[in-house]
Amino acid sequence: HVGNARTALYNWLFARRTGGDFILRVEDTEVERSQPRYEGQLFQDLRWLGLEWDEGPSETTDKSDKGKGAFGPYRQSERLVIYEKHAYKLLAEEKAYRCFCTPEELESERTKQEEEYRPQVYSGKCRNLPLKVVRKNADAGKPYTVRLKIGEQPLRFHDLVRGDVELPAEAVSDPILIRTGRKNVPGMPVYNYVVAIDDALMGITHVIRGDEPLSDTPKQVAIYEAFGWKTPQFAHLSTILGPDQERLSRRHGATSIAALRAMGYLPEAVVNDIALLGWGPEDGKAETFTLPELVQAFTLERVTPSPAVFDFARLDGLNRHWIGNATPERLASLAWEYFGGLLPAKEDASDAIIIWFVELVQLFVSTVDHLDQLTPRALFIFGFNPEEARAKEENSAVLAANSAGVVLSELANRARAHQEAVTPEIFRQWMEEIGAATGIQGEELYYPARIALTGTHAGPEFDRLIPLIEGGAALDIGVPGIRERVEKFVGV
RNA sequence: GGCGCUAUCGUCUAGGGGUUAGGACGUGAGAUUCUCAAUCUUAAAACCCGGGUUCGAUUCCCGGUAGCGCUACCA
Repeated sequence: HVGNARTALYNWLFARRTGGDFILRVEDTEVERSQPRYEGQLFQDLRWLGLEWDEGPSETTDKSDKGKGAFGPYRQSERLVIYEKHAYKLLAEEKAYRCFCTPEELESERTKQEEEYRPQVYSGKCRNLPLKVVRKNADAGKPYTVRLKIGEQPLRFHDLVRGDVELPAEAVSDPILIRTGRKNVPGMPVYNYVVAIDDALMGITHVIRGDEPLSDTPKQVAIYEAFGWKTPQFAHLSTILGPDQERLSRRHGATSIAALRAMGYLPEAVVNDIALLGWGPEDGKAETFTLPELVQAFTLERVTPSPAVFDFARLDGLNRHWIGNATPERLASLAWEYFGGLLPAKEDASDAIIIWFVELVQLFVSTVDHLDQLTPRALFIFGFNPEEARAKEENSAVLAANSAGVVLSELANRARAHQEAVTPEIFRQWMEEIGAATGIQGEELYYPARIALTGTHAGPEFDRLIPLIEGGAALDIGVPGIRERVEKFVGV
């Protein structure tokens, strides 16, 4: 969703600005939640936003392909051997130990701590188990986890967004590195552990991520220290919340990148919007940014630590701005999919239809926040039901006036007598004639005509609408022409 | 419960010991138009609370409150 997208964007911007590499690593150590299709969606979303990565996992089915970049493989599920090897190293150096406590034991330990209002921290029961006992347990095939020994010192690190963060050591359990394995099957390593290993091995200099792992970061730092590795720089981004101030989730509807795309938001608008969720430019005033402009302006120092509420209204505003900057051809091409059933498939469409549709999009695009709203706005071009139009409340009042009937019959007379396509000039002349002949002017004159032509009282100016209707009518795609519309409407 | 993070208009933010607290989105009004949209003009709208430091605090410090996170053999 947009929160993850923002994290990716900030990483990408930071890498581009500082001349670094943007690395895509797939963290799939939990089997149920990791499915190939999620991965494909992620790649697609990133590319749609324009965030190409410098290093990343293989996208082929070739098992020996380690992906793009020198530090592959980039899927954690393909790196298990590495994690295991490093765990053994820590074990051998006695910086980690085997913990034979069962989940039940740990659970009851925690319940007791809770009842006594004490911090829920692992007791360290297995921490200094005599070698003999360890060996005996291991020989007996007793399942175990591997835990890291946390020292007595407070754990601290510097965060580029939050400043210095410190956690007292007694508030931190010895973290589990490797989950319980089964006989001869090593357990799966835990996220907090693999992340530290990978970041170190892949030469990550800056870890820019959401703030959920903030409290876990000291544990990761402890892992670095256990290996004697230099810690990277950390930057923890604030959470993005939904309009109800709760963290973004499926509940908040269409906040996934794929959903925004499907609604017809432009990638540059989405990028612009999420860039501004938690970051502001130096002058505090500029609001519209392209990706290259963001690369120029972006610094981690200016990232806000406080959570931000995602607001569709602002995305809409930005989208309108970027729609205004997009070429009509591109907009038409993007909008095509929303006119399924009304237009032929894009591949089958003649040049004339394509050109006409570009006109249509240009005529209506200023009225929409996102491209999928184009369809309801422009639907009447493809015809409408006169009875329904007459019945509509806002129309019936207009049509009830005597003047409306006069205007309509005058208009129908002229339309019937006119065989060629109606041009804006001709139409304007008609309206002037009717006005002069009947003395009806302004709204009373134009409203009925507009309703007869479009079925509604609101819409684009006639000078542009008339050519679009007549142009469509000439195309044999089921668009009724001016005369047909008037006759049908008056005939009811 | 413990620990951590956060707190400026409705929303995103700028700012910072003395400011008319700035901008954008949204909202209201007006101009324009047959109408809608766009456009232009314009208005309303904010420093969470309490204490301390200080001549002065929205800004610094402490506490409270609220929101969020971590406290998992989730990521």
